[in-house]
Amino acid sequence: METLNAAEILAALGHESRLAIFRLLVEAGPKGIIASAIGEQLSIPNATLSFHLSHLSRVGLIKGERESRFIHYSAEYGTMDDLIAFLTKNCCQGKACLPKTAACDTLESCCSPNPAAPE
Amino acid sequence: METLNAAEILAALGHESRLAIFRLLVEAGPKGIIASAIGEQLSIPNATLSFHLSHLSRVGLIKGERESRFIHYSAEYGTMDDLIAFLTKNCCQGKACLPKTAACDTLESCCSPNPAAPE
DNA sequence: TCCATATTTCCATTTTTATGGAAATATAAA
DNA sequence: TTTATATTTCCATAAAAATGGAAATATGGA
Repeated sequence: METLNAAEILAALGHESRLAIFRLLVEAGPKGIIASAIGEQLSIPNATLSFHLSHLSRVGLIKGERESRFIHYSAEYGTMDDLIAFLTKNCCQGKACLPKTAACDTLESCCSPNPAAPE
Repeated sequence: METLNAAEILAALGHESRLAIFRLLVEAGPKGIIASAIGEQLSIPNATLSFHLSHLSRVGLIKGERESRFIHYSAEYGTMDDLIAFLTKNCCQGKACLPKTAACDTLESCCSPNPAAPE
């Protein structure tokens, strides 16, 4: 993942509504959920929702698949994985930065009361 | 880290110049580097640089410490760590998403030729 | 004190992004 | 067909973010 692309993905996630949408889709799992359900859950009007969905699609964080009248949106885990890998590799310079995530083999253990300070 | 705050941090990194600044500071290590050096390296005019530095400072990704006439900026690794932990926990829902980062005990092994596909 | 350098603030301007009603398109069912 | 629902595009407007010259501030040295 090149830096410019990374910035685009970060910017896409750097908006409250879009981050909420993405999290909702992650929660929904691989099947995804239909657009209107997202709009209902998050109280976002049609046009605005469409704008954000296409933004997230454009950078590869989600994808939509039509099924009859509905479009099922789902998270593209691979892109998020790439992003996390990019941040881990390029923004921590190989040391010190990862006390919490390093212990993250089981995700439940992650981010829990673990006030171990870095460096 | 709450969601709103996460969005702010992501947005701060979601700009080519600021991402470049942050990476430069990570590379520079804990001592950091002075503002003017950043501006030179990245060819960013004073006023614009100051704008981005204060943006990054505001969200806690970097900090600046005055030393005589100079201000040394350095990366706040803890914030990046929190962000990675947030993404890992909240944006991968406990499975599947982390083939690359999971293997990331030594950072060098991370992001390398490892085309193992997720899900 | 006076000068030189580092950095920030001020401010006007430009550019980009976000918002949402209304109309258009897609699909399916009656 | 006609009608109903899902979603998008169109478009005008509003809001937010970025840019950078010039002036102001901070600090230290001559």
